[in-house]
Amino acid sequence: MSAKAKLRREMSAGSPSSSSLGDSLARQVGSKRTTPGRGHDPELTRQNILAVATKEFAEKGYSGARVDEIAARTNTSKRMIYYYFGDKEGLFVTVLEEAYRRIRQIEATLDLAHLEPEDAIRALVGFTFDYQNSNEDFIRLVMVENIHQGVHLARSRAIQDLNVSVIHTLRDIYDRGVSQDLFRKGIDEIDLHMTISALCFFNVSNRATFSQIFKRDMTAPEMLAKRRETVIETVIRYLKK
Amino acid sequence: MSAKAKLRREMSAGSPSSSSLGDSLARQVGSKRTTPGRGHDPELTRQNILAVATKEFAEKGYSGARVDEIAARTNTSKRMIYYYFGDKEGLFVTVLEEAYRRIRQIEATLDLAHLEPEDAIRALVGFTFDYQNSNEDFIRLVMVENIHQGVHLARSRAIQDLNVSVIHTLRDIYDRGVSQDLFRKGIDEIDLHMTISALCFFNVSNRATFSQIFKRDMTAPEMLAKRRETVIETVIRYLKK
DNA sequence: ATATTAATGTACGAACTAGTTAGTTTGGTC
DNA sequence: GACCAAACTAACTAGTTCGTACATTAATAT
Repeated sequence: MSAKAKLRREMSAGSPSSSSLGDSLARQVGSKRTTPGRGHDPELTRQNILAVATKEFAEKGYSGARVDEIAARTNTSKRMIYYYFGDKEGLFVTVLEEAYRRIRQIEATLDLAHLEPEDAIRALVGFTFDYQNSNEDFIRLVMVENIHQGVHLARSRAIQDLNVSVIHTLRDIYDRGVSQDLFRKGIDEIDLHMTISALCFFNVSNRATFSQIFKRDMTAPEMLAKRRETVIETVIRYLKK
Repeated sequence: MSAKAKLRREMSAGSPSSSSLGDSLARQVGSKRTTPGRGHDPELTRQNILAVATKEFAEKGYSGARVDEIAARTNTSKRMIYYYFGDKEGLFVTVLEEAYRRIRQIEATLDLAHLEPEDAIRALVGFTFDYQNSNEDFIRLVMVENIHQGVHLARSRAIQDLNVSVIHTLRDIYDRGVSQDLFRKGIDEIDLHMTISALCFFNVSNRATFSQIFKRDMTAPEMLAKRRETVIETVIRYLKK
């Protein structure tokens, strides 16, 4: 029996809410089966490949990632990677797309409109910090894409649309802050977004070199909490009158 | 005649101050010949390899860089890379070491002690911003090293020592600021350094994705000048009472 | 039942890639 | 001018890596 068949069996047999739900995405994706009872399950196969590929690309970069290695960790074969994604680049683009989609999707549910401007900023920055810190894969994929001059992102219309919404949210909060005479005038929202991104991103992206040079474990909870406060405080102080 | 021999000839013949000084480092390094008149010039060869390798690693990442490609762009042969640097990793470690050495060396000449605390911070942040923006290679090498979890940096005692001095400079300025009642108490200097680094680094490291998503040319002079001001202002506002 | 299409597995190959082998050139020394 | 060590080269090797040709199985429509 193939590994794929084994996975199928595990999913159809046993309790409906799988006990292995806590397992890594790479081993079993959370998506519901599109067509229960089918021997062939394209969506499951696709998701399984994507989950494994995300790990591999985030860990080793685009050039360092090996298609054979991804295939080996999959419940299916290398042939399926080429069947669904065309080539290594197509696979990477999809991985990147999905990663962006995930963060923007959660971000969209934040509902900051009902908060006071300062609290809204605190919430947004706090969320960004937390999300990026607990989703190192996303950060690393973005780093990898930047090393490659954004050539893959350029090929994906989808990603570009996704990201503009953040700016609208930010603009809304900022405008309210200005009209309440809390925030300074003349601040550009993209500039502000950049400041927030920079402060949150660096913490994860430069973990390795920074912690080695300054002997600090940047993943330690106390460290993280302190840094989180600093980042929020920095942004607030930049905005306030 | 070999390419190497050609280069030698170009350097020994002609005017003493070479007219090709403006050429890329990759084609001719600035170092003086250690042993004038020799057909073999080890230091020149070494520097030539390093200059080419710096470009290649910065451009394509560690795994994406090709030893053969580096060799081809060199005035010497692939064998010499292995002769002087052992292997690909040894070459990368040396490239990284040299890149860190360059920035810290210039940084050390800044002489901020005679400036008022606020001006000193402005000068330091301004310098960091300018240096990082005009030395994209350095930023990219650090990104590459972070993608690889800092394994190469770990092997280099030299780099780690180099970086501690920044913290002392920062501590000195900060302490003066606090005793003059200009800066808030209780700010950790490594935390402060991280904020400065984050704000300056991101501008270069995430250029590709950021500018593509938000349609901004982050290398445009006006853009750069504006961002520079924002970064300095952000740091100052974080420090001030 | 049967034809048709979608999904999948196996095995392989052409091109590439880090590193090496075996030898040559160069300038200085005795 | 014979000899030596450092600097250097061309060609090669062993292993890797992306991608594909070909065969097969499962699902769906008729």
